[in-house]
Amino acid sequence: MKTDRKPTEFEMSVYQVVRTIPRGKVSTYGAVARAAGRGTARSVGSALARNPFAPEVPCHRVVRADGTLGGFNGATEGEEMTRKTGMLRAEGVEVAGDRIDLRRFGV
DNA sequence: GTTGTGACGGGTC
DNA sequence: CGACCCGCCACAA
Repeated sequence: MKTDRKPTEFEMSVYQVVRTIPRGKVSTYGAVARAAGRGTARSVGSALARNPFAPEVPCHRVVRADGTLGGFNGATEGEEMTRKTGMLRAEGVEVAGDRIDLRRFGV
C-alpha cells in the first residue's frame, strides 16, 4: 500500500509487545498499552489497525478487555473477523461466538 | 496550534 | 443484559 506512513516510536513499541504474545494465548489492548510503557487502549487499536507487519505481529491475539474480538486486518466485522476466529481456534483458543474466555487465555 | 476521530475502558443508568 | 457518557492517548488534516 502506498498510503502507508512510517511507524512512529509508539507504534513500534506496540508491535514489539504484540509479537511476544505466546501461541494459544491472547492479550488485550489495554494490557498492550501498559506493556508498551505508554499510550492507551485507543492508541493501541489505532496502531494495530495500521499494522504494517502483518503476519509477524499476530494482531489476531489481541482482543478487547471485555472478551470480544475487536478487529482484524483493518476490519471490525466481515470475513476478516471470521478468519480471526478460525485462527484463534486453530491455536487452541476457545472462541464462544464473538468472545474469548480471558480467565483462561488472557495471560 | 487546534480539531476531529478511533480495532478502547470503565462507570452509570 | 444493553445503551449512554466521559476520559484516555496518539495521529492526520
